[in-house]
Amino acid sequence: MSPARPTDSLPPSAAPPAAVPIVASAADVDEEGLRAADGRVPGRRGRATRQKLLEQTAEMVHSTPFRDLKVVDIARQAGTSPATFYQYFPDVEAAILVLAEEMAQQIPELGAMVQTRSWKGRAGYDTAAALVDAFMAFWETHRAVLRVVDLATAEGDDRFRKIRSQLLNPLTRALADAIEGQRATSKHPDDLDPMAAAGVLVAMLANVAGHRYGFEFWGIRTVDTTRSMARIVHTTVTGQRPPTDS
Amino acid sequence: MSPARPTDSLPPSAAPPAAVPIVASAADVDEEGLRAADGRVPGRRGRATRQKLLEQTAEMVHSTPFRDLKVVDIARQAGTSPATFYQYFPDVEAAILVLAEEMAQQIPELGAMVQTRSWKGRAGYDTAAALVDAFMAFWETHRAVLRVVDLATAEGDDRFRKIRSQLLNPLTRALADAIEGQRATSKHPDDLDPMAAAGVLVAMLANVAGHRYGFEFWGIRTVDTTRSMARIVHTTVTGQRPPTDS
DNA sequence: GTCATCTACTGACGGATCGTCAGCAACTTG
DNA sequence: CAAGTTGCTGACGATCCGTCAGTAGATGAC
Repeated sequence: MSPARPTDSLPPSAAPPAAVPIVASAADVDEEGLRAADGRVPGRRGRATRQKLLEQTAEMVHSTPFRDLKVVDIARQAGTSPATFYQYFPDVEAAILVLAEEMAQQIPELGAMVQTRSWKGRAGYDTAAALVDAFMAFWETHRAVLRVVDLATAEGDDRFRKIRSQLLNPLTRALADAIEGQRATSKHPDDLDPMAAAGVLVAMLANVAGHRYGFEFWGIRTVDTTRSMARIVHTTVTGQRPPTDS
Repeated sequence: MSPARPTDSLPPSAAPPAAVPIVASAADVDEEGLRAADGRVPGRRGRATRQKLLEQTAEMVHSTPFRDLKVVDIARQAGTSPATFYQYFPDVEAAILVLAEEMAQQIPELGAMVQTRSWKGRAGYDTAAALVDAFMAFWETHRAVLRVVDLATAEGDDRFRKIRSQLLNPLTRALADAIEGQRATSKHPDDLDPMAAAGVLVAMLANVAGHRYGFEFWGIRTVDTTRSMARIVHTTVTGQRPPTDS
């Protein structure tokens, strides 16, 4: 490990290469843009290289087990060198983190679906089913990155734990709101905690989506799985039994 | 993912409630005992050393992030050398795998609970609640090893994927049987697939148990979480709303 | 065009970890 | 105690990581 560095604000870049103060600011993203490892602001060419590296990472994360992702491979495949990679990202995780952040921005749509759509009667079940489908589709689209998120979170990487929260929380809160909103019209037990119920639902969705292929391996059809989840979501949110014919 | 598998469609569990025999035929376990890396059969002293190594692994897996578990540390801490470790285990995972297998033998109790207890009326809810509690307790007791199992499975390690199945399958099948058994007395929809529903329930239990700490971090009480899950389990198995007062 | 001064890139290296193997130590047996 | 078997480990080659000094490329002034 490197010794602790004095966190110093970057002086104008006019210093000779003799004593280069390496300032690794909290994130590598500045107010207005990003910084390379040496603190300089990348220009056109630099950003193009960074982007190329990102795309290559995105591609290789699909085809390679996470633990086998080597910086060397990504860099070489992108037509550059490992040292260049480290110019823009402290490690492979950091690159994937950027991909995860881009992905996270698409999540609120799911929450909106929960808030916008009706939860009454038959339409309520349709909402539940649509949510489950959308969730599964989302997970499928981003499965490579999401697997790394799960993995890194389980390994205790706080950067990914944070992203995971950003991902799942909007949906959890939306569901909790929906449940709370049903307190009036439906008869939920008094001791029901909406956030707990919502969290459980999201945990279910996330784990099933993540192990989708495990289910299929056991001969369980995805249709049946999603239908089961839709019913559970519907019942948990509304407190009503789902319509029987569907 | 994996190439298309011959999906031998699981016959709708008309199978008898036969107990699942746990055949723990791992690679390094012979018909009569174990073999060291060089093929020799360990004697008294050798097995003692192996055991010591195992215990040390079990201890360190609790205190150290999985990825930071070094063979050197385990070996030195156990008062021996890295080379000796490799005499008995091909890698750290292999040692943990043994721990996981020991753990897996305790699981059928949960399945038995599902099969033995009543699912009718109030007692049915109690069964669900007891199952959830037992599951959470099990996960808590073995959380260190289970986290590695989840982790290694996510990383694509087949040895652990297998163990994970051995762990979750008995319970899933037991739940599926219970659901199937309710077809007569209760009014489940015709298109309900018991295995799918059971799989969803187990996925929910596993993920919530695994992220228990995360729930608490968000201020969600474990009591509320378990109650939510108990209700979901009860409703999914019986098709009935749970008793309101509880 | 050439020089000055940036930015961008990389070969090469020190450090760390992994898993192996030849050989020494300890124990058992006759 | 000599021979044979089992158990242990120091030392080593191989591999991967992240850094840094220094080269190459771009840009702009004159």
